[in-house]
Amino acid sequence: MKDSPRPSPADNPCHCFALRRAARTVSREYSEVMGPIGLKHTQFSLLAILSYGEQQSISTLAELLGLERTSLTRTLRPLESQRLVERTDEGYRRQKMIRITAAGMEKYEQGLPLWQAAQARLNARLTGDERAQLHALLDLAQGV
Amino acid sequence: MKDSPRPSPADNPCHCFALRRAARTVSREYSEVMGPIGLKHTQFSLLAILSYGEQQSISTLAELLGLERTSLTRTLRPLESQRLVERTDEGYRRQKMIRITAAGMEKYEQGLPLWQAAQARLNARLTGDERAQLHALLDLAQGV
DNA sequence: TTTCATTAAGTGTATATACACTACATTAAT
DNA sequence: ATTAATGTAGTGTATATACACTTAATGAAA
Repeated sequence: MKDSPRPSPADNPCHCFALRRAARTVSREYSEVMGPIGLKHTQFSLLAILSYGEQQSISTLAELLGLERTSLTRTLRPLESQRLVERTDEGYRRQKMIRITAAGMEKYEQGLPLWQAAQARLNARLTGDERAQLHALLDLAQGV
Repeated sequence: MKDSPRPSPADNPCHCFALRRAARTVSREYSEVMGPIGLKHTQFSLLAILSYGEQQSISTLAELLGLERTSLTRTLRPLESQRLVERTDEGYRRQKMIRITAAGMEKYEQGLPLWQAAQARLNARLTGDERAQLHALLDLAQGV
């Protein structure tokens, strides 16, 4: 139970480092819980967004995820080879639309209780107010 | 300026996703500012920790960074080939100690003003109180 | 209609990160 | 002494992520 490291003067800790560190640590916890279903948390997030039913263009999805578009292209690959999502050419101009498949939907529903377990573990460490504050501050930090 | 996406019920947004998203978005901003010096933010953080002067074992460093030990092994590689850090075998048992080199120290000092510029950009979006809250909440989320 | 600007998306290459497994040195137990 | 347990660290393999650059389709301007 030691202090968080501060690779910067203690009165001006690096926001980038703190965010990355927290993301890493928390991600490992979610991974651990969600391991059994064979979905990475990133992949699960993607299915979650798509589970609302609307197909999305790559660019739109990337913006929703706060991800570089070119990164998303690659993140989609494992999901496509498992046939959890599929793409169509129905969009505007060169747009490729991504939609979840029936198998993807099923996988998502299998993952949901595991996600809830991981989420519950974090919820146990933060009050409702703290959780709301955290999310609000994360948005602020991103300039949203 | 749209709402942050919520790949989960709106009243229980995924902490893992929110943290990863924020880390990605903010990291890109730091990268952009720190690009000129040819150091990734991760590498800069490592130099920053080591700049305090004490050599650290791989395991200790990994814990300080909230990073898997095996990941750190690889993160160190580019820094070693650039001779910004070096390792010795002086430790206990099989421990390998990592220390910053003179070149690494110089690089770190070159990077400092760039880091400050990136940090200032974020500081402009958050009051002092909000910054302190953010860091405290990130620690809580990690169970620190 | 030819050219140009705009909008989408993909590739090449590199770092970041994790997990399961392996290798090895040291110490403790027998 | 030999063996077993423990503490370190590295490898194999896979996904995550970014940036610079390239490709292609569409629509507008000349």
